[in-house]
Amino acid sequence: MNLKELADSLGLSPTTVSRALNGYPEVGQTTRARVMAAAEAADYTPSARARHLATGQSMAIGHVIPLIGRSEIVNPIFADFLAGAGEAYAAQGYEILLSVVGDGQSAAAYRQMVRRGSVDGVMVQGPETEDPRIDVLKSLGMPFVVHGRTRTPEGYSWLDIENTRAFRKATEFLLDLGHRRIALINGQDRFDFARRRRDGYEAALTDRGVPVEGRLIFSDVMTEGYGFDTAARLLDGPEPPTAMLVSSMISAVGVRRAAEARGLTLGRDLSVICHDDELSYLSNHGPGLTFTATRSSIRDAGRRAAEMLITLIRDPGAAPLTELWEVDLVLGDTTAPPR
Amino acid sequence: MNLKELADSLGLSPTTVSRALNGYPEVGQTTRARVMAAAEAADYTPSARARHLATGQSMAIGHVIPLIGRSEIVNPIFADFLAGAGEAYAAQGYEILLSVVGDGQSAAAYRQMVRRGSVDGVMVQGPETEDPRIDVLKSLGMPFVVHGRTRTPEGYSWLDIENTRAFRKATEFLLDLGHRRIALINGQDRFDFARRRRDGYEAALTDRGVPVEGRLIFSDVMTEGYGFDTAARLLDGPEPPTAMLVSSMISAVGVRRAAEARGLTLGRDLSVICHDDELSYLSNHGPGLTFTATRSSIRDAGRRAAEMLITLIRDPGAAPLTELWEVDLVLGDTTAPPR
DNA sequence: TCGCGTCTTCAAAGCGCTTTGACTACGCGG
DNA sequence: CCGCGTAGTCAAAGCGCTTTGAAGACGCGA
Repeated sequence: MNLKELADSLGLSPTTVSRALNGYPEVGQTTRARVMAAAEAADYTPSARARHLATGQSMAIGHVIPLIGRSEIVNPIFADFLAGAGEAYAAQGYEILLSVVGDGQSAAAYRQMVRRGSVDGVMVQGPETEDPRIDVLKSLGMPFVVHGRTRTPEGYSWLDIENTRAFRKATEFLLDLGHRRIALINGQDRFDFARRRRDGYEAALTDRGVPVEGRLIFSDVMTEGYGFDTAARLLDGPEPPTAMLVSSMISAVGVRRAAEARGLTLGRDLSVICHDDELSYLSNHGPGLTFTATRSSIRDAGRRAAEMLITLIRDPGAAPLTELWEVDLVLGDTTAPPR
Repeated sequence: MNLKELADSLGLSPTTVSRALNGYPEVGQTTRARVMAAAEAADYTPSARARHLATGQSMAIGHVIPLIGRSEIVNPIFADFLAGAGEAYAAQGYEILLSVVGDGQSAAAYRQMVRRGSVDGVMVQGPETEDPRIDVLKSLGMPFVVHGRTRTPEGYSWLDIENTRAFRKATEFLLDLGHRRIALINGQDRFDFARRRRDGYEAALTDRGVPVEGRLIFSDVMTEGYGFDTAARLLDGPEPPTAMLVSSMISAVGVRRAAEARGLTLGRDLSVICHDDELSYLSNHGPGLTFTATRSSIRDAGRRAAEMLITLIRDPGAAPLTELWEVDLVLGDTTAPPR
């Protein structure tokens, strides 16, 4: 059943039926009611394909998930970010067009989506310090929002958290407890958030006159295994740190595994602070042992970034929107003065 | 730049240009080369919207991610499944159209995608024992593949793993080690995979004459916290189990946390076997303490299910495709005879 | 020279909507 | 009775591709 057939069956023109269904005011009350009823009865649904061509809109937002590194790891925070964004999109009738591509191919993936006209806007995740995707998208003139920032965050819209301040605060907290050998188990250097977190960590140490030791700083893809391996190496080596600052709760789980395998208890023999994205299946609330953590919901970020993007799509001439969120430092059971 | 303009600039008809670009044989060598060069030079990309309308295809596959329960949890295995499927889709020029919806609304979401013609096929994840989505999709006549099965897996295509046999084998292994009080920390009952795993667990116990104890069987959303809470309760209660069978590695991490908080070491004071989906950020390989696990890659499943779906799309009259994968029981460090 | 098959190319008709511009009917004030 | 504003409806023209059916150009054998 298409629009023309529905119109014929009603003895009306496609124009009138289209307008009736889309809520245009120039249709009479009675006619509108008749049309609605007939559409309902015939179980009519307009073809999205035809509508897209006619309106010039796609009612879809492009997301690209890059597979990180040689082992093609999926960043687990993408799922929760997508869930948050998906909610906001759904509320406005937008769908998500998802592309999964190898590391380094995402600029091309965005470009293709945009050139083909498959999307009305685009979401960028995991920006690097200098990110080619941003220039590509600017030049394509497509609305986009970046979750995170680059080194020079001007001329585009973004939503980010206070990474530097959060990690500075966390480091200061450990220093206040008396720790002097604090390791940083960070994400990959190329990502802007990792750089900012490291900046915060180093600034706190330097301010207190504690030397920044290269041997205590690590950066890699934030898997559980990375946390385990790194902590294991540190704890088995000379002058092990008394505290660790971990950029992801998943890696912090690995840190805990390494510590406990050595008979060490977190919050007594070793202090750990991690960043908690509030991933839905990895809760750090409630009873039981919880990590002391810098906390910011990735899902809320997804929801808000999506709202910002829709605003931009609706008002293409608008100036860039930016939001910088404060991050809480939440006390858990994994921090204490050094023994 | 659209097709007509490109054709005009070449002094050719849109027909010829379209055919040249799409590789039809009735275009001359020279003409094709000219067209290709001009398209390249003009940076021409055909409009996906127009192409979809003209061809009647959408070159997209529908995925729906349901938010589970009141707390709207995102099943973490979806990300890895999507990554695998995305690879296979990309290889054939398909995109993913993703919808995130509340629990129980996914049938409607699929229905809408299909009726609108936004997708050429649909992937179903997390089937329940009786799943309404399957009847809806059958009646809509849209190709679909289910990751998992229902109680009566006839008349549709699916890819599943040997859940029953895997959990039977795992239970038998624990029985062989001498365990008699084995807890099952399972996923939500309504999901078919959970039912089949429980069947395997109960069959193994019954075969050996070990009574099935309701107090040792749990089912809920498989978060880390669920593993922690359940294990904590069991270990603090009377006659604690000496072994636990956990349906997800994420919950198993919670089990470990509860055990170690009580000074118990896995593989010595408590045996644990979990199901390992080989989530990319939660590796259970390599050096360090690994879980004894029933293992099957969710990413491979995604890739294969996607291939099956594309086959069905290409050959709509085909009989349903089904695949049932064997599951390995991999020895780790978390199992030993009871103390 | 004619007829026919082969190789290229093209005009035109969709695909199923939305939207512009025009047209009809009606009521009302002048 | 006429003109005009307004409400309601419609025909037709897109949107930018693909695809059908036809036709022109060419070479070859008869």
